[in-house]
Amino acid sequence: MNPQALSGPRARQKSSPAAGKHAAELLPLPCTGARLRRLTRRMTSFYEQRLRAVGLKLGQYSVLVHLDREAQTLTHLADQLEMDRTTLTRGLQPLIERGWVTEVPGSDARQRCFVLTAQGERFRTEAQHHWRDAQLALEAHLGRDFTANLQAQLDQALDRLKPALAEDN
Amino acid sequence: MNPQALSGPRARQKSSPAAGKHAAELLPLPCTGARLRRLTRRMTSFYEQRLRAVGLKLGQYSVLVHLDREAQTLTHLADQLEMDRTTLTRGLQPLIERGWVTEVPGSDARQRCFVLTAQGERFRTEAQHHWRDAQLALEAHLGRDFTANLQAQLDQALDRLKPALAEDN
DNA sequence: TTAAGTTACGTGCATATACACATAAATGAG
DNA sequence: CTCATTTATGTGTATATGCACGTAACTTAA
Repeated sequence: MNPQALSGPRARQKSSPAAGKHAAELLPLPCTGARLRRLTRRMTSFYEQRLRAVGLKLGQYSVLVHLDREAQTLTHLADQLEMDRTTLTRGLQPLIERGWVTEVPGSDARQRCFVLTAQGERFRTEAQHHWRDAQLALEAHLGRDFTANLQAQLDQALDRLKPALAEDN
Repeated sequence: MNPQALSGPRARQKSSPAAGKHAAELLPLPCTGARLRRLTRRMTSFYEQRLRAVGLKLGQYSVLVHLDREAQTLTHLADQLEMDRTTLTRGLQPLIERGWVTEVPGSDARQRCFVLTAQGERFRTEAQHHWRDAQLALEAHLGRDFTANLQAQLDQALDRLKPALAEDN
């Protein structure tokens, strides 16, 4: 029950009596970014527990949902998903290997265009059911209102943070 | 100005006139997890633009801040940071290589204990200044109240999501 | 048409993330 | 003391993330 019962370099208990007042402002986590990342780890884990039934990572599911039977450019897809182009390049690989996505020729020889295969379309539908279960479970767990609020906050933050990226480029 | 002016497999404009009503409920992003991940990407980028001056990734900074001159077990550190043990194992490597962290022997031959070196302590202080700039810039960008609210939301979500992990194990 | 500039992409690298296995050390029951 | 169990950690594998570079294809000005 006490996995931290060490003897040597002790398992740090922030036990020093007086410590905690002055240090408070320099202590670990008032970092918004770190907390966000921490929550992302947990939340991702939450979803992936449910998506494991269909062998999907949350990121793969997101990509799948942004695809359909109409060809889309790599860059365009990356823009939609607001993720790095090179991340997507690699992220598409497993989806292609499993036969859910195919590359089709584009008019411009430079671009790579992707579409959902018939099989991919069927699979996506199946995956969506699992995703939905996960989403509902999350809402049940956090509370419906809470989730809606969180969503709104995230969207607003996303919106306000958008200009910061284009600012210095 | 129009990077999506493609001719072949067109650049998807969600242009189909009638489409968008019925599909609304199955469309892309009402996924809380996906939005969270998206925001994390942007936010991380925001911080790392400022931390680049000291050559730190946000994750490395987080680890650094959780270390000090008292030895800590790998598992204990991972618990504090609420991250996977194996992720931390690898994440500590660069910090050790740069001389900011050292491994010290523990009473238990199984465990690996880590401490900040003198150099690491000085560096951490320097890094904290840059982190602080980033945090203040973020608050300025999002708004102070907004950031505080977001923090609170994240903390609450973190808290409510905690039991979900221990539930089925 | 040709040279310069722009665009769409790939690859190498370093880190982040976590699951499944495998192992050595410590502990506890007999 | 010995064996079964528990604990602390490492490694392999797969994916995620994004920066710096490098290249081929398209566009445009001359």
